[in-house]
Amino acid sequence: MPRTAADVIVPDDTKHRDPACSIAATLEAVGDRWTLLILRDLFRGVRRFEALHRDLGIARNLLTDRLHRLTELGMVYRVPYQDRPVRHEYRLTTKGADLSPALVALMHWGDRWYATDGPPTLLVHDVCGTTLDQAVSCPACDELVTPHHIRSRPGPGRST
Amino acid sequence: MPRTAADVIVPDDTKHRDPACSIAATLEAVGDRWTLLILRDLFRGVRRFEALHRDLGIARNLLTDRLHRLTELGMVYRVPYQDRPVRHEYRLTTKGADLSPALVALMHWGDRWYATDGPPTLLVHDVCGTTLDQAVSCPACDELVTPHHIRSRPGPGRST
DNA sequence: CCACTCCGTTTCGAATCGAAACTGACTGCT
DNA sequence: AGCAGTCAGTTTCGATTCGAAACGGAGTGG
Repeated sequence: MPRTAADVIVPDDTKHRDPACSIAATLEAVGDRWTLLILRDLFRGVRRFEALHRDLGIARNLLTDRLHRLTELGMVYRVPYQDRPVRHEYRLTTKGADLSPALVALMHWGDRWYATDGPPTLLVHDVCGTTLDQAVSCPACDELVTPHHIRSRPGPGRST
Repeated sequence: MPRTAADVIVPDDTKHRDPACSIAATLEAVGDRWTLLILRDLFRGVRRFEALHRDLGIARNLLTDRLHRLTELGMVYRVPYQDRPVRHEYRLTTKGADLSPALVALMHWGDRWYATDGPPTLLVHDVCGTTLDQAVSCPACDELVTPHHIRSRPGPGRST
């Protein structure tokens, strides 16, 4: 049960999508209906426009738009893969690849609550093939932390 | 690779967002512009309609809608907090609370790429106050796994 | 009676989306 | 050369969804 600790200090403004929240900031960048699915595909190695279009069933104009946006945000970059008609494929930058923990977490949740016959996809360690875990942990107590034991505190990034 | 299969005969939905992917399943439930922010607030202890409306700046009709939806999905339940005009607050079920790792991951990404002055919010262990970590790990190798070392495999939940 | 709070619902113009058609550069076949 | 096919977009247009504000209704407090 979260206390009222963090809530009390919140100022009255906080209009839209307050920038003082990194979740909001992230969703601002990536929180639309398609972007995370595009990133998922890029992770899986689906990198070409036509392949993404076919795999996702996304409208082409939206795909164009989202890829441009991801490029501008520095999460994706274009690499030519043929000359004659210069064509590019889309690859993840570090910033883009850095979202993988979030994709993993979303996938785990779907597995747990919607995959009645077991997970449709397993994530495994490339070197040993073992199914991977993800956890929130406390470096001091050296133990796993469940949601109930998580509190939020204002951090250095100004919460005035 | 899905052919044109899906587009042809499907009566209901399932036109896109292939159900063989738990990320897609999760985003189906929670992947709109507001739902994750609402869940974030519920986590932080913001539980009443008016409080959510004020804090998020979301339109009231949408808030109504999202809360109904979350309730139907079993992620949120209503608890009366006063009688005369019976009024309810919204709380997370286990299913809802189970999304916290995803919120944590999204927040970490925002912290890393958008919080120039440091994280606006820190997540700490309630018992010791230490800032929490989140990681993908291999139980066999007993080590942390970076995105590059993650492979996906088809799992038991059918993937044609 | 009047003002005020909380939780919604209704309304309506604006923004966004999706499907399909169209463009355009190029390859490969005959 | 002529025709078909691929890939990556762009344009168009009807349908959906959103957001802001107005409205409703149950109750409190003065």
